[in-house]
Amino acid sequence: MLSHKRDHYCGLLNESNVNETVHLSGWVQRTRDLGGVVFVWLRDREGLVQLVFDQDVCGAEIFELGRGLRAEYVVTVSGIVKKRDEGAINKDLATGTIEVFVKDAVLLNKSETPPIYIDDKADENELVRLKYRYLDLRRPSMQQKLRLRSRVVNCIRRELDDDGFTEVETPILSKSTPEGARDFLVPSRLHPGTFYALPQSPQIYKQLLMLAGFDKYYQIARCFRDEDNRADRQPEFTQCDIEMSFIDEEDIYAIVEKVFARIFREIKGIELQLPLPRMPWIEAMERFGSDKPDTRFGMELVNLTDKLGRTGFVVFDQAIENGGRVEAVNAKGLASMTRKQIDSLAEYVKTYRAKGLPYMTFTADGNVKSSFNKFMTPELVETVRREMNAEPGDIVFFGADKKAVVWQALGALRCEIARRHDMIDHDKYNLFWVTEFPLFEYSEEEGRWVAAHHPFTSWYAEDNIYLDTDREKVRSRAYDLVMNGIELASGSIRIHRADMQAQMFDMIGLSAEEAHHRFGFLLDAFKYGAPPHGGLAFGIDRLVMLLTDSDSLRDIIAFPKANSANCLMMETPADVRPDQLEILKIRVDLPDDAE
RNA sequence: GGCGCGGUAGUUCAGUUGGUUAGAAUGCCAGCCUGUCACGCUGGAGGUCGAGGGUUCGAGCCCCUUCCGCGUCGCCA
Repeated sequence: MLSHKRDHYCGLLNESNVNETVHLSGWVQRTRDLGGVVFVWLRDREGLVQLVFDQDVCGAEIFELGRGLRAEYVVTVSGIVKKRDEGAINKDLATGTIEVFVKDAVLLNKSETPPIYIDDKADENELVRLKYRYLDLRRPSMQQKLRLRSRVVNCIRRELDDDGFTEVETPILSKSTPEGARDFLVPSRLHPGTFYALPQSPQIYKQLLMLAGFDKYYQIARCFRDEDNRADRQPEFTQCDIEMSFIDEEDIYAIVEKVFARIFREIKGIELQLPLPRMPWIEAMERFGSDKPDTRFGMELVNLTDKLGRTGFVVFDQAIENGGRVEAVNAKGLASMTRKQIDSLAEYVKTYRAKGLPYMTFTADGNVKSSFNKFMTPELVETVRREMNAEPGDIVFFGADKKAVVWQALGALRCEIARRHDMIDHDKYNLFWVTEFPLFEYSEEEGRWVAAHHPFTSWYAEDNIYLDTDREKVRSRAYDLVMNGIELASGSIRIHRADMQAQMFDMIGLSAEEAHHRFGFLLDAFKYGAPPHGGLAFGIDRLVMLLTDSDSLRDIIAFPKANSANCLMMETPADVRPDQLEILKIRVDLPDDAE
């Protein structure tokens, strides 16, 4: 009987195989039974090829087998490759100029009628796709995405290996850290009442590896964060984690740029222009209202606070009185926007805490209208026209509020307008560094300064003068790599001296006792000759998402979680047996309305 | 935790003002068919309208509660 071991892939057969006897194995994609002849598309990881079951060629028994084939049956066949007649060529099929006349076949396995059709054109609800993920993954697009992902990781490893890096694995069972995201906890059996935490990143381990003298470290590291998800956020994700000693920012930029250049060259055939551009954080915020600006289109923010002064328009005046500002973006050529479209944008910015969306329209016939006509003096119109470079056909949108709200709302608005009006060049890859992030952020809810990046981040010595007086101005030695409006990588030069680290903990209100409890080992380690060091981590999931033009991380992770961090296929998380909890000395105490 | 969209046949969806037995396409099953390629033709099966409660003579449709999916704000050092 025919073995299931094939000698060719279906999708790779071509005219050079004509008249060869080939042995194929795969899944039935579709059958067309014409009575006297049966055509079957056979699929494997490389694609489809048409099989022909002809009684004169294969005999009655195999012909009956062919007639009985259904979608997703697993078969192995041997047969002769034949060139198709001119009129029988299928231009839509990569193997469409040939077909395989089956001589022998074995049905290896049947399949129930699948709940989803294995085809890129199908658009099932994601609920069904995720429940039957193993079927969803059979789709050509999913196969291609996961294979591209594998090639990206391979690229990273080769580049870093070439540059003398050592890959070191760090623990998954780790320790809970203050600041930052919520931890996933793992109860300890041997030490009841205590917990491991899954790492949010290998941050501390890699710093200790620098202390240990490993010099150039990397790891393809799984990281965990117990926060709410998004299309581009999963509870577990993969980072390429990098750390180096006796270096400064320039060395980090250089190695990361080499890695990215290699990825773009090998995966996309694109030569990146190196070195990559850089933009200080404050410039990114002032021009684009975002620390990860999408620079594939313009519509930059313009600060009109001083230019406008008092207008009598209470929305503007009040913002300025409260220490805020008035800024605007010019949506070029979109003056013909309907009232409904404008209202929809106003709704959109409200989600970013903007209270409204004043606008001024410069109509094609030279008139000027606005949502605050009453206060529109000729001087005001002229100021806006000049500062915004407004021409007939443009519409200018305003934001008036505290700085942070204006930046966030208008920053999001310009992206949303660009999306809705198709202003984005999807062939562009705008990769650049954002540098000099603020070291601190004031947390309103906690009523204290917190580390904007993480509390191991170093800062520029010349900003020491602001530490006590004007903390917002202290620039950290942190940097992000940004592409097309998405943060791809994030890193910093670290603190490597125990006294500076203690000062940092003190400044963010972490008591000496608490710091010692949480990070005593790190402070101790710093006493034994920590080298100057720094590094960065970049999200492999997001990078692959961009490289494959996917809308969601779920498309480039084999077995992703749904929005509520659950797996629809395995139905995780799940309850456990009472005796498992007993061993851990854990009692579950759900509120009454649960269960 | 908030907001928005969605849940009707295996799948993708329609379902009018609350009114007869809930439809279409595709898929599935059976039959016919020797050049199809989304084959075609004929026939057939297939429904907890997400779940629970309420209003009503009558609910897929209205009201309340709840579950699930997607997006998003908060959150994510």
